[in-house]
Amino acid sequence: MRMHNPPHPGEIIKALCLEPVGLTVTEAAEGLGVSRKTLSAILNGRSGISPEMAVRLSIAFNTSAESWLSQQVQYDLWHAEQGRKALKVIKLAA
Amino acid sequence: MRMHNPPHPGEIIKALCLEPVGLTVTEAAEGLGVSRKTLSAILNGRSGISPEMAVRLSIAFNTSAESWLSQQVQYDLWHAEQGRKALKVIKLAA
DNA sequence: CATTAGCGTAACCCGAAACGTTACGGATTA
DNA sequence: TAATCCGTAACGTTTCGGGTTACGCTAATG
Repeated sequence: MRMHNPPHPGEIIKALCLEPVGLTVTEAAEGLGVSRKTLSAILNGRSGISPEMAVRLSIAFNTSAESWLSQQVQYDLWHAEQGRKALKVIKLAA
Repeated sequence: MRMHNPPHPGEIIKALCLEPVGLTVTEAAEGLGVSRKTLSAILNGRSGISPEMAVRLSIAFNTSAESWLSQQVQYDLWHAEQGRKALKVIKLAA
């Protein structure tokens, strides 16, 4: 289990995609083809990156959709691991 | 973009976890702590692997939760890429 | 042959999450 | 002051994971 709470991908988007280019949340949302609210929720960690959003990011910023989704997986998984002990699961294999 | 439709992770679960040990769907579902329907849906590609389910799999089969979720990401992403051209996205960076 | 176990899945309910629109208040800037 | 930009609350829609119940099919077994 990873030790530290990984940052939500929204922070990375803000730091790596918006700020360097001086993009406004409103401008970026329009470019991505989503509402300002949707992008704002992601940037502030209140929504995750959906597969479709990952593709949008890959087009707009010429990046890898997989890398965005992978970061989201790390984030989701870390939180799921926090509840590991609460799950009633029986070991079925060595 | 990946060329071929990646298999849904359920096929891998069936082939790598259930069949080698001779586990029935019912037994595996009980061990995982989910309903038979839920596991059946995953095995037959009608549901994805949620973060929580990935943790359950990692406990029951002593595997990596991350690997299960990564496979799910590959699968989801491939399907999301299929609709890439339908997205109205403007390039915001080189 | 009749019974049982295992399986897929349809019908129905619930809750969570992504996304949209509208609208408000606060902060910053022209 | 007026115009932007932003976060976010409130509302609705859609999708999806998950549970329960129940049905029909198939294969194995008494």
